[in-house]
Amino acid sequence: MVIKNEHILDVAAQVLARRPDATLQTIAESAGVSRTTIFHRYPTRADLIEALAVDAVKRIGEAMKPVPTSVDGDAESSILAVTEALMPLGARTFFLRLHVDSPDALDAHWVEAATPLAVYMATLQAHGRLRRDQPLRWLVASYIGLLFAAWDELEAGEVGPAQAARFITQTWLAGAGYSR
Amino acid sequence: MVIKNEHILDVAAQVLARRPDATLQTIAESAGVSRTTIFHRYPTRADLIEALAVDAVKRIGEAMKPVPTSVDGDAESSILAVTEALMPLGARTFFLRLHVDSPDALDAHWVEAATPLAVYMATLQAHGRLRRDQPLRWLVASYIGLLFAAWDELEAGEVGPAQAARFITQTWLAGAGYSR
DNA sequence: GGAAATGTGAACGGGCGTGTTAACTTCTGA
DNA sequence: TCAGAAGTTAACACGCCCGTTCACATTTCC
Repeated sequence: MVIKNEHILDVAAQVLARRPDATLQTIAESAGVSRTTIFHRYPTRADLIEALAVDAVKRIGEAMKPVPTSVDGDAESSILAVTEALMPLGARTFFLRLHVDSPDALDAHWVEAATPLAVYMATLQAHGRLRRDQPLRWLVASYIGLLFAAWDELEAGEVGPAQAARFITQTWLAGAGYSR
Repeated sequence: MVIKNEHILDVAAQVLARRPDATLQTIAESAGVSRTTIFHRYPTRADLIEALAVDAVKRIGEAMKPVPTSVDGDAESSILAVTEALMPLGARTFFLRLHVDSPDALDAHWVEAATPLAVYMATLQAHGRLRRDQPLRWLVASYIGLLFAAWDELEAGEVGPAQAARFITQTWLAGAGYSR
């Protein structure tokens, strides 16, 4: 049976998000694959990690598609759409947070991936539709913080993805002083 | 020179928060201490981790002191006071998040430590001063999420502790629909 | 059906962190 | 001042994970 890289990365992200020091053996078993097979695809542990990081950034980037470029329209539904797209990416991003070597590199990844959202928020703020007594940086950071919180709840099975996305959107918009 | 356990735990938390797989050697060096000394205090790595976990929970518990027990008075200043007390505990708590073995155990720790705050929030909500279309659990989770976000910013040197605490308080209160 | 690609299982060497011990030095306090 | 506590340096064994290889099975595709 042919094994997809996608599947390996999927499982690896899952496992590594929970246990950053998980063994390659463990990852292989979780993926129902031989350790040697992983070795064939990713000769070194670092290679696997890097592939995961790249993949995570790519997926986050894709999830950013619903972000509007103009301030016209309903911010509420836009933010909700992005958030829903981000919900399935919990494990990938937890992993990103934990495994990218230097904090700088991590920041670089996130910044790159989250730029569209940050730009949109900046525009909203510039139009006076988000509070101005907090820096843009915090508006973005708080959104990400809420994301992580929701992912925790999701993993704990306390909420479903749709509900989690709603909570994030509601809390963040109100917290950021959104006005239409 | 006599070396305080406190100092070792402090540095260990700092180092382990950044790099969960940091070597005992590294921790010892960072603390300006011999690896053997650490061994004398904490015979096993797990012992050190546990000590750190216990310590973190204790500190968080102490930081909860400003939490009111009644709904009278100004929630804004109460929450702000708690948040300010929590700000110096970033490393200890990041560590807690990353190192406690089972997620259940981690939850147990947090739940134990954060109970006073959760109880207070429940009271506010019961009095209709926080939004009721979100479960208490999310109100607590979102606060913690904002904490982590602020800690990140703090570590990045983007804000000072006082300002960070203000941001959290503002964002969370508004997000949770606080009304006086 | 058979060749080529893909996956598996077993095995091994090497590196590295941990746990542990012992002998030596420095600090502390009576 | 002196005894004992506290800390250090050095060393060793053990275990474990990783990188690597290779022979064998299985799937894929012509």
